[in-house]
Amino acid sequence: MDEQAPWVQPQVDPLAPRDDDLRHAMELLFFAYRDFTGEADAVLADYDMGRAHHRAVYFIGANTGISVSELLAILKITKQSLNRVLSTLIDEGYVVQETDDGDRRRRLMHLTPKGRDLEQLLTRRQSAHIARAYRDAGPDAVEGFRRVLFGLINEADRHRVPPPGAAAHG
Amino acid sequence: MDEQAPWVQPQVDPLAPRDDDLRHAMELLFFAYRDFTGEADAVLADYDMGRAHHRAVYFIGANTGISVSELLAILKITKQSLNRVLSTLIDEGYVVQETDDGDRRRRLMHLTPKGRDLEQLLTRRQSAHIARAYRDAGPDAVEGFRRVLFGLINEADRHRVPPPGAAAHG
DNA sequence: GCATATAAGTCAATAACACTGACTTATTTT
DNA sequence: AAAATAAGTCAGTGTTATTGACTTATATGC
Repeated sequence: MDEQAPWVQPQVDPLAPRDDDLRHAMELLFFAYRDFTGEADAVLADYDMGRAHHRAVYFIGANTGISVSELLAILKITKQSLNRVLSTLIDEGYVVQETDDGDRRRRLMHLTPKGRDLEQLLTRRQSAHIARAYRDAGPDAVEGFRRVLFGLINEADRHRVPPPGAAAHG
Repeated sequence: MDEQAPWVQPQVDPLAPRDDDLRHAMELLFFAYRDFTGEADAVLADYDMGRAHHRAVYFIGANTGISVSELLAILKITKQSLNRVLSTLIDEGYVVQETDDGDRRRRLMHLTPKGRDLEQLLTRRQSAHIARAYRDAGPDAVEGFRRVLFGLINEADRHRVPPPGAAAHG
């Protein structure tokens, strides 16, 4: 990371990000995501669960009444991959499914109180992790962080998060 | 994501990030990282490789002469997990190891021209992805993005990336 | 020189998480 | 009635990761 590779050519367009700026971004993303996700791992291990369980519990909690296919669209995994995780969560009483009145093919899911407790337990460490980074960086940096991350999300999925500027931060 | 859960209590400290701001951050990280890493997957499949190969090739390319244990410290995986990936990369001529003159226990690694080509092929899509987000967000947002992500990295590993403010962006 | 520590590599067994493809059932839509 | 959709299931597979034990080579401290 300390080396400046001698073959890196300067970009023609002076407004375009430089090659090493982009590499810097990739490394930041890698290390930050690695350490962010690592926060919940110890708790998950106590429950004999993995990150897939956490993601499912999180997004069911954040989208009460979500259907199976909507959850699949968020996680971008296959039905089979989700099913193993979801079966466990339902069997152990973290998640319940109820048939949709309007369309009886659909199974709408929500967390039980037990599931809510687990979700909060898992999220607490990650919240503290992010809150510290937010405080250290300051509100203007937070807005920039949001803008760039929003731009990294595929356009088809940007509707799933609030657009930059919409979130209150004061 | 559209719901405001009625039980969310306002924070006592008005400077502390709000609970839903922190959830927003987690979702941004999840979606952005998911789509960022997804960029290289199609290329990797053509080479019968996975993300672990990409990570190894990337960090060997970015740290020419890195030792095995240094690479393990960056990736935070076990020696066994790395070994399978590394063996493939060495067997197929993407990476070479050379004994360190100063300490003959150490095996210093670097990419071959073939490895450099692969690394650039994999990185190209991700670079374009990030460059677009950087351009859309603007230079001030980029600086904020860097500051927050830097703060998300465990303190023990922050020396692996340039600190905020050190990177040129103009 | 000898004991200890370190760097790397290897073996065996296991698990989490993901995949493909095919198929069934129930329900809704056309 | 036919087609489409939502959910669930089955069998088989692959990548990435784990733990624990072990070997080999080399370096370092005393």
